[in-house]
Amino acid sequence: MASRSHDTSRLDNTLAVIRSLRDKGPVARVDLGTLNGISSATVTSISADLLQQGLISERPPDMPRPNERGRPKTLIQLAPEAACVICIKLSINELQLVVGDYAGQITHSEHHSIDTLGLSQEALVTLLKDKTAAVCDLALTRHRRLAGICLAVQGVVSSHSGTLIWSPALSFRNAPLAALLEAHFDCPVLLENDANCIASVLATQPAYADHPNLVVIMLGYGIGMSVLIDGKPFLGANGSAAEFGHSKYQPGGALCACGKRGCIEAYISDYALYRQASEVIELPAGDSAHPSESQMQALTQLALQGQPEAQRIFAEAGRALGYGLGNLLTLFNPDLVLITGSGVRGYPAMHDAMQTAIDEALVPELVGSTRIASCPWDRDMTCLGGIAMTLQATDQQILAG
Amino acid sequence: MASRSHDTSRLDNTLAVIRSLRDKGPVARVDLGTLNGISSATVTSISADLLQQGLISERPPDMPRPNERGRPKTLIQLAPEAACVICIKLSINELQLVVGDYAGQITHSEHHSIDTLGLSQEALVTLLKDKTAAVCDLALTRHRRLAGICLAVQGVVSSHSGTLIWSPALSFRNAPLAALLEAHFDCPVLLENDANCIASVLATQPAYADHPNLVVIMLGYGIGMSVLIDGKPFLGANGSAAEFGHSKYQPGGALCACGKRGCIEAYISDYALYRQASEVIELPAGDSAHPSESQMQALTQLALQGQPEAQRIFAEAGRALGYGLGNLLTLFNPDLVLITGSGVRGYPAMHDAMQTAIDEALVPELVGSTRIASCPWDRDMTCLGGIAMTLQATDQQILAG
DNA sequence: ATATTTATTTTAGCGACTAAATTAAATGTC
DNA sequence: GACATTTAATTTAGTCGCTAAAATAAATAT
Repeated sequence: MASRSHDTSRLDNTLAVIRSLRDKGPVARVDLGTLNGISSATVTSISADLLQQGLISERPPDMPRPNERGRPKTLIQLAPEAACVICIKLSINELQLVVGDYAGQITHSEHHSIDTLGLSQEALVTLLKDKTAAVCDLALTRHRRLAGICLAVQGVVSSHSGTLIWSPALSFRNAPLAALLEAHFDCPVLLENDANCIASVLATQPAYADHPNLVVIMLGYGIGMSVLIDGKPFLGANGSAAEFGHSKYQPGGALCACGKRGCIEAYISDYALYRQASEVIELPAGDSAHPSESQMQALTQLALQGQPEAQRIFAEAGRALGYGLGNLLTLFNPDLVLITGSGVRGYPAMHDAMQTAIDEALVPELVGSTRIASCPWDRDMTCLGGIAMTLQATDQQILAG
Repeated sequence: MASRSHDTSRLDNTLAVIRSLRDKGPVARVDLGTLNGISSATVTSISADLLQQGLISERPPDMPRPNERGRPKTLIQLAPEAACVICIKLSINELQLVVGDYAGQITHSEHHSIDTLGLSQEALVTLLKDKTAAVCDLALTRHRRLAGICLAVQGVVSSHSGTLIWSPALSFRNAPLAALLEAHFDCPVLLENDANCIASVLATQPAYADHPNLVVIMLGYGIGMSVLIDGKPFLGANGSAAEFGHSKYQPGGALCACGKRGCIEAYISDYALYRQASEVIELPAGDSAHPSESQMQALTQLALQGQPEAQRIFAEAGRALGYGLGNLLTLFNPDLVLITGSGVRGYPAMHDAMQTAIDEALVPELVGSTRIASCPWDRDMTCLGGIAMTLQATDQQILAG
């Protein structure tokens, strides 16, 4: 209801400049002006402030002179050392810690194998504190300050309250992890869903930049989803992300890790595929309830190479996926659906059945113009997104000094 | 990407003042200041402009003097005659035309019985033009200008493009109705989904004002839905509203009016209930594919009074509704779901089965704190919402003169 | 050496806001 | 009934942030 009390355009424009620099790398003042719809006089004024604060630096353009007349551009760029953020990615049996600089680039990354399901809440918090403190010490030798920490987890989180509601990687629920970490580090701690992190990265990529309403589906051990509306993650009432994996495919159907029956996840997640396959095919030994990357690789290979039982299982998964996407298109009507995650390796074996299921479920008028595509998977993407979100969230504080 | 090029706060604040006056009725300048977070000096300046344009008027407070000291407030109010909008509600076999004044109040309303399904696109457009022109002549005797026209229809519309994609009231599809009407009236024409209109009204009601993420489900001949995110209707990529009624309950299930099988609408809409009931119960004669209000009243009475077959049918509808709501909660996670529409009369007979279905489908953690409630139905509500949306959309033009 | 081109900075001025001072219009008090 | 008090609305003075235009800077072209 209440609009802002006075002109906030200086702050808005300053943040816009910082974000342009982060997205595009070094840019000249004129270009920052046209990019953000402000005069270059204003950019001069803003960049003078930022230079004085040590948040940006000037540098000559890369190319010596590509044959153009006129005064050469002076590029300005974010000073990487001005701040850093730490992103902690928590997934099943693995912890990844990454340091990002003020420009959003990864400057350090480490992986730890952890029995996440065996941890109590206290043990997890202690572990996170210790690992983070060590990384923080390292990071502060190269950066002026720690701007924020992002905990990116698979599962359902309430970002507003910083509470982890449920994660397949953990055996406890409803943990106020952000507050517990904030108590030990003198900076904001964000708790984010991993799919939202990835979606935030994809949305900035030029290939998808013209699709402001974007849905990202992550296939893997669980099924993640993120919905971006006008480029911003859609969070429900309590700040928890939309949970595509637990929308229903078959009332009373297959058992899901969440305890209910018929969830889409119970048909297309790694554990669901492996569970079905291990009943009918000879597969590498291992914990079939938590199949490893190599176990899944083996199974996927069979399906892609035409093993009939495996093909059938992946086709059924494709049907469930298509059915769920049908509901998703009906309800959200996005421009683009991107399917990614480690499970995207099996997507070719699901594709045809998926498309058939969508065609069965929807009249063409309702499908609208939504494009469905897959997208290769990179294990650092989550942390890149977490870094981007954390910087975005803390830019104003960094600016304030 | 591009932020505004310079300070737009005067326009923003002026619009905020106008909207406050429309929402709250006459308000004093001081109160407009605190309400919108601006100084009263600014309100003085803004209201002087508006007075000069004849968009507002001053008046002494209602109560002569309730025993307070100090200079009495001078209330300012929107001048009803400053402009008007026309809202045309198109539903199955009925056309309603309503005139709203600049303050958002209904000043004229008329209903016409029309065989909507028998109309060609040309016939409909001619009809709309004629009826609207007549109402417009009347309205312009009392208002300085026609600010806009809103066509509120049941069905799927693309608001951005002003195209009607599909409506149960019409036998043709993909009609650019907004453009066709705009060609004959010298004002903007909005095409809106009826559920979005209603949701916009409900969202401003004090009882629901603290639920910015609101889902409204309309039960009736068809099933409508509107999702408000931060108080604004969520439109998908092409501007068409989310279609709850055509999300799926049973793959390959009952036949829906859209031509596909298993849609929720095929279980809980008026025609679905009546179709099932007429097979097993003796019911008033009539077109069972398009049951009238009185036919539905009769059927609903049976269910509410305990007739076993009717009860069973409504309970099954409740199950389908609950199942659909489960997916909705999983995906949108709203603060509040309001169930309304003419079909809400049968809600008590659906409620228990609905609740059971939700409990079966969702783990409590995922349900979050969403409240589900029903809400009495008023046939003028759609037009009130259409008027409000049209005024909101045209306020800036009215201001420009 | 000078003209041209393009980038950046400086200057001058404008629009919009706020805080504080002033004016307006009541009620209370003695 | 005169004067103090209270609250509302307006006026005044001053600040902030932006832009357009002018000035300056730094290159290439002739």
